[in-house]
Amino acid sequence: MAVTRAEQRAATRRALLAEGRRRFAADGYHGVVLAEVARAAGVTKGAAYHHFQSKAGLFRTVVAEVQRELGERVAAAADRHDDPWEQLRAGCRAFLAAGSDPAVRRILLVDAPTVLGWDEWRAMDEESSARHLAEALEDLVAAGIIADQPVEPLTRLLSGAMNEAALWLARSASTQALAQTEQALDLMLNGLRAPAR
Amino acid sequence: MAVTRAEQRAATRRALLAEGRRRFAADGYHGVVLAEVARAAGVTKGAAYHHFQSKAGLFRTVVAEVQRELGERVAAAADRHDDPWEQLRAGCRAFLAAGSDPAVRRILLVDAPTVLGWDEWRAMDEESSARHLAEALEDLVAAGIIADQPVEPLTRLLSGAMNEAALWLARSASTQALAQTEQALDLMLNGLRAPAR
DNA sequence: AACGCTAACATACCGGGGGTATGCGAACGG
DNA sequence: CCGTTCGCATACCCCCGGTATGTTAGCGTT
Repeated sequence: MAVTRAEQRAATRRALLAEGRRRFAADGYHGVVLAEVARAAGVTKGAAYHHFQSKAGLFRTVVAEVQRELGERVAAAADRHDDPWEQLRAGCRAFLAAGSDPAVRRILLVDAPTVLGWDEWRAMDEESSARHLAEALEDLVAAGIIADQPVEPLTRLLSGAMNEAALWLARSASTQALAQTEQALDLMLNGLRAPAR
Repeated sequence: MAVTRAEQRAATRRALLAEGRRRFAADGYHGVVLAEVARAAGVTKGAAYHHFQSKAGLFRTVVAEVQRELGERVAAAADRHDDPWEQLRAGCRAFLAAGSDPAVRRILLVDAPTVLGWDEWRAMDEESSARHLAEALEDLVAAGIIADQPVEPLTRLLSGAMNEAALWLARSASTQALAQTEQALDLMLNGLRAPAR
């Protein structure tokens, strides 16, 4: 049966990405050897360098993939609400819950900033989850629900808070930790509410 | 003139630490080659492996050093105030200001979690800046100034928020960014205040 | 339908750098 | 004063990322 080149290409690319994602999540970027990823994907190093230009290139693509999925999950959770305030809360909670995914933890939160460099990581983050957060905050400012202020510092503060909290929750044995964190986050968010007029 | 062994040992150790710190801050962990650090310190790789068991070992010691200094700076800033609430604010502001130090940024905030592993990084963080934060929060809970609640989730949220904000501030060209971040942080902190009784 | 061309890999090789095993001289203790 | 040990230097290994080159099979062209 004739396998077209395009099909073959897509197949190996998918296999490399899937295997890379698994290993990056499990062993961390520097714990992964590229040749083994290729071998597990049924090809050799040459194929990996043909599709992605370097080990970091493969990692970058995996990061983009995971980030896109995370952004969609967060957006979907927010969209289940109509009230903009509840949208913000739902998005934040979805992000915290996403921390239970090892791929998100290890790849996005731990390795990505140092492997890709903080600047590139931030630029990519901006296009997915952080953008949703910034938009939600701007909606709330426009609606007069939170005080008029630049949203960028707020975005960074909240983004960092949730990144760290997600990592912590992943290690926490306590069953109440998630609920407690959500409560604490609610308190902090409430501080942003504009004083009643 | 007789140079005792203890003196010699201490001198090389200091030289390696100083040079390592410079390079780790400038080039990042993986951009640093251990042999060059040793050469710049006037010794060879052998000396480095004699004092620290590995490249990561040297890095770990540098991390501990930088973290201790940071903890002291934060504590000193807090101690200039009597009111516990102002102590918390001062500590947070000192931490944000510390982000202007490249050593803190690159070594502590970017590389340390992935090089040492998130668990070990967190354990070390716990012993310096995070501990001060947790203690300040517990004081505020005990004084009834913020609502009674577990302080650990709060600590992680705030710690993460300030880590990320410090990194962002370092890249921000805006002169107002620091002031805006401090304002936003104040809002979030105010959300924690216990409702007036 | 034969043929050159190129895409999609495989194979072979290089070099840098972390780690280690061993050597050696100079302080130290008895 | 002499053996011992400490504080390194030297020489070496080898893993792994990267590259240069070879090879086969699909594809458009006449």
